[in-house]
Amino acid sequence: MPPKKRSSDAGADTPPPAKLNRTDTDYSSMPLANGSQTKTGGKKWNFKITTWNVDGLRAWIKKNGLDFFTHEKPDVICLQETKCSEAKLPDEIKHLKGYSHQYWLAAQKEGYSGVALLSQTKPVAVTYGLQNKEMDDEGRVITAEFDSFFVVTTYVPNAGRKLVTLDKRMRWDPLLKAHLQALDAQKPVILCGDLNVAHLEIDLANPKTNKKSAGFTKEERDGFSDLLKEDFVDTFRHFYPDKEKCYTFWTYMMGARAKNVGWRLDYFVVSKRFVDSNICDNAIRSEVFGSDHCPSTLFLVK
Amino acid sequence: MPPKKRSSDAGADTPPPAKLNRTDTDYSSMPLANGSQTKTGGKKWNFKITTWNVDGLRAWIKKNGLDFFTHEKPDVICLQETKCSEAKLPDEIKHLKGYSHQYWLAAQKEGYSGVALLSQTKPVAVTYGLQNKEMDDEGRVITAEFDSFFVVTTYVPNAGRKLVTLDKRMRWDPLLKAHLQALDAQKPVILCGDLNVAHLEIDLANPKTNKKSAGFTKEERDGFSDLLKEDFVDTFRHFYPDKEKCYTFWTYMMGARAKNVGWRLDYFVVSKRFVDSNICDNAIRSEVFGSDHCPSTLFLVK
DNA sequence: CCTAAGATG
DNA sequence: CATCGTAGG
Repeated sequence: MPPKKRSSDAGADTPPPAKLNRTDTDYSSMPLANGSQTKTGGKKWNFKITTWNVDGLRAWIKKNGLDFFTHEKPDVICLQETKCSEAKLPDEIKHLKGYSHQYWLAAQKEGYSGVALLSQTKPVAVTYGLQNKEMDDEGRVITAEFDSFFVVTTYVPNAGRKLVTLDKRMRWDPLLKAHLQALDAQKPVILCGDLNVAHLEIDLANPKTNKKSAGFTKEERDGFSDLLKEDFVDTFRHFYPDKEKCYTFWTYMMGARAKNVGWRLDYFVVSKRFVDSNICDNAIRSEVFGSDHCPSTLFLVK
Repeated sequence: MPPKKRSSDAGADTPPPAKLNRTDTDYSSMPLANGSQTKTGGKKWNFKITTWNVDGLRAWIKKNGLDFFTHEKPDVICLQETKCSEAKLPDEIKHLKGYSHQYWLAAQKEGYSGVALLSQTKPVAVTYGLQNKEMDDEGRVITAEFDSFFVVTTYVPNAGRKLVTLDKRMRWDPLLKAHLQALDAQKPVILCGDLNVAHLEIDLANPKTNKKSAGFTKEERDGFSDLLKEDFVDTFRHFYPDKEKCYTFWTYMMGARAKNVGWRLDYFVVSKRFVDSNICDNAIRSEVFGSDHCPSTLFLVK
């Protein structure tokens, strides 16, 4: 065995390591219920949908992520990366006041992926997945039908470090598009969730250095462009076409969030015909902590 | 895919889960430097050795485990289950004031086992392991030679859940005994560490229900009896032959420590001829938190 | 119940 | 730099 030996001289204590992950959302000074971009012929919003990639529902609850909803009070909550099978859901969310209609979809693999949709009112119908063998083991899509629209929430497959799963992602994009188009033939569609792509250079802090990074490859960006090309609109960019430095994700590494070195990965994508008539605004809640993503809320006339 | 659906009625929040693992050692009201059992012909102790299974050195440091040593001030510190390769040692311990002579032995397997010996004075010589191929990959033995005795610190292999590694443990016991006897032929020996056995019924809270549990099988107990049969003495039991409810380990589960449902697994075992002449006392520091084991200190005349 | 590493992001 | 499941205890 090697003589793993060391000697060192006496010295002083070192300070404790800094806690870098903020969990101290200040709701007291935050104006949450605006929806000021009302452009729906004078009609005011009467329905809100929030999407949030929680990066582990149990940890996010411990960081008081649920408090956001008592301030925002959305009609529908969509969550991604819950990483929690239904049996392990904390009581706090199972009994979340006002959201008695809850729909959960977990991956087969424990602690991986997973999405949820919580609603104040009961949807007309709820379905799960894309009817695709490969993708539907991974808990990535819930579709809820309401009277005048569908809400689809999704956690799109990450292309992975060194793009090891970019091929899978390229198989995913047309499957999701086909699903949305089939729904759109019936009623307007509101897609929301972590689409795992920053669409244009304006949608991430460092476009130049990330052209080969998961979330900003040409393939992924083109996939998103393809979705928007025909019948769908990225609502945030619709309302704020030139607004810079608006992100929904910041890696936990290197203090990225404090420096706003982020990516816009979380979207509402809505049927074009529904946008002008019924969508009022889309607010990115970048001041809200609890995950490496922040929530985003859509304001609409139902 | 299965329709993993659930609905629940609205309800109230639940309180946060209780923190069960105490880390709040109160040194201000603790008499640490006693050694009152002096039975060495009137000579007072002038040397202290502390042994402590830290159950993960990095977590234990974060729980202020090192503070104990600024109160106890032992001449030699022996640690077990460091679970830390030398490259990852925190600066706080590398630069621990007064302990400039440090000897570390890690397992090949990251985060597993590992022992250390820290000394205020430089030992005459230090060796590692038992010169046994099977055991010496696991970072379980350091031997330090001082002028008038050897200090051997060890983390004895656990027999495992359902005794899956009892066979390995049965191969271990004679190897350690042979090592100690070889040293004892040269100088008195002080063995300390987590011997992973409760010797007699008095040495654990629930002897009746643990006869088939790792740490209290007949095989393990006999192995320890065999060591004590000839040349070695369990110092704590030597000084306190009938003292009950004295333990050094409590499982983190089921609030065992608060109820003192423990085991005496950590020992000083000393050459018989040295005990009467030079060993003054052995104090179990059961009030000290930071691990699922507590420290134990030997008082002696060097 | 707790630690640490490994996979994943 | 976080999340989680796992092995190990």
